[in-house]
Amino acid sequence: MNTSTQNPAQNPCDPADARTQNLLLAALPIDACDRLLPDLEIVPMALGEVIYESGVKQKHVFFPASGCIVSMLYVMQDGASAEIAVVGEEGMVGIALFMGGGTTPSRAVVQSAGRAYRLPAAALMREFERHGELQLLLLRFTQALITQMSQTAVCNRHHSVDQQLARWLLLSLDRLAGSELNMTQELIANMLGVRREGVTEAARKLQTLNLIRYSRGRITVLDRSGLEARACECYGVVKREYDRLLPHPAAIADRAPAEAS
Amino acid sequence: MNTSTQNPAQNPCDPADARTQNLLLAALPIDACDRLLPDLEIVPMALGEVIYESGVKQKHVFFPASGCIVSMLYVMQDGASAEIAVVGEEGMVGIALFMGGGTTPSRAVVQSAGRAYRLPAAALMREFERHGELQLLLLRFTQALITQMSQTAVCNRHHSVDQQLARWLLLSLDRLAGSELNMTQELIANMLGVRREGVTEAARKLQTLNLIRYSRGRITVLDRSGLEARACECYGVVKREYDRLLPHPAAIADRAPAEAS
DNA sequence: CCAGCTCGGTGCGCTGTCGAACAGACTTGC
DNA sequence: GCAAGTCTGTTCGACAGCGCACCGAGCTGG
Repeated sequence: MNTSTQNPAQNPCDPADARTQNLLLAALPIDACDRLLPDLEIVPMALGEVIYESGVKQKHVFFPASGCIVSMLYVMQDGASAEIAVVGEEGMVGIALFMGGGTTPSRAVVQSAGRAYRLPAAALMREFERHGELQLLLLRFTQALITQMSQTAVCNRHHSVDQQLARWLLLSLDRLAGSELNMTQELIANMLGVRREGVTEAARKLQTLNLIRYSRGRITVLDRSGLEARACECYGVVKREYDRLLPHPAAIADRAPAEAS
Repeated sequence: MNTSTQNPAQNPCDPADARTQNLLLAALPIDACDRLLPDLEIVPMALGEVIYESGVKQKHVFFPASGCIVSMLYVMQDGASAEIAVVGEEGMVGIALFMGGGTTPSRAVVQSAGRAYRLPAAALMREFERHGELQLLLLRFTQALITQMSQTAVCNRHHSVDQQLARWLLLSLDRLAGSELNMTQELIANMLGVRREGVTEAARKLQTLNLIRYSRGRITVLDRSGLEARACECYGVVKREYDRLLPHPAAIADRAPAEAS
């Protein structure tokens, strides 16, 4: 949890923090970011909150701040669900807006509470249609997202619950500060589209291997590389594509102090 | 401009036929299409041919002509594979080009032989960066593709081989003229990422229900709506999104005669 | 017309996941 | 401190899909 208040970048009330809290916004040239800032609004993202409903037109897009994760999942007629992708500080929720469809058949749910920078659809489109850096960034992000979806499909087909849990933990971990996740096995089961017992069993194995510690909705990752070794290749494929396609936190770290001064 | 013989759509040598053989090209405004035509080239697409290899930069993009289907699939380290999406006359193969990544971790393979309109990467980008109708069409197509991938992930998670086979046959059928598919069970098994025996078993069931007829690499669909009834909701979700997002063949049928005159 | 190959059909034991039921552990609110 | 609720751990039978082995049917080329 990011609860420090000394650091100005952590102030929860200033939209200008967007420059450091979301990697897409942070990677924008200063003028583009300035054009968006007046319309950016910080909103809290509560665990379980439904950001988009299937087939419903979106009035806003969301840039999750560090530590906030949004899950895109499809809910079937019988109520069963399956996660399609997750989005954290590296991306944006609401790509259907600029892709042209306006809606998707999937639902977006907050999977890890935090904050997000909310932008009205019209403001996003205005900037997108300048065909500048924002468009390039968003398209690259979309391609990364496509890779994640593809790999989810592959993983669902071929890999065991054990492997998928490891992959999922790692994907979540990459989007969080620290090594602790706040989520029940029930929730994870819903995301993976498997039974809760299956997650219990898989988590138990990881625990006996001393890779994680689990207790009532709180997971602590003890051995990250051990977890990577147990995950299927899917995690690596997605990770490498994200690294290749998206701006790195390091690049932002270089920039942020210069702007803050 | 359209130097048509009696039946322009059937002439295999005239790139101008692109206006009727691929729905994306057909939906372009005349000026945009004219700009692309000089660079368009008709190429044969042989069954099994690998159009893109994982991680390899693309020199061309392909607009499949009616009856040609290209499969995007991921091949795992152990050789097992899983299909991520299929593309036919309604789309284009090579979206990574304009999305900005240039490559994808997946492979593109011809799943149903035919022809395609091949366009050099540079020519596509030139037109894409005019930010006109081509860009809009390609982004909408990409969103449709995203839906297909998402639904593949869901289907892989929750549905039986029976249901997936039905979905897959319908998706293929939508991209072919007529009701006959040329593909062995082995091939289908590779696409779905299941055992050949699993496909045999599922196909046998469909055959005893008089929905399809199967014989040595040739499938005839006898009862399309019966097949739809046996498929999972995934097919319907994808179909509706494609109908919603992409230009309809009917719209092209309205246009083509006007241009031919 | 036969040899060789491809493609499809079938049986069998194994494993992973499911569905359901239930017990124990921890947390929270009163 | 206790009751109620939430979360995790475990068990058991059912079953879909897997891997393997094998056969037969149909095409194809010499």
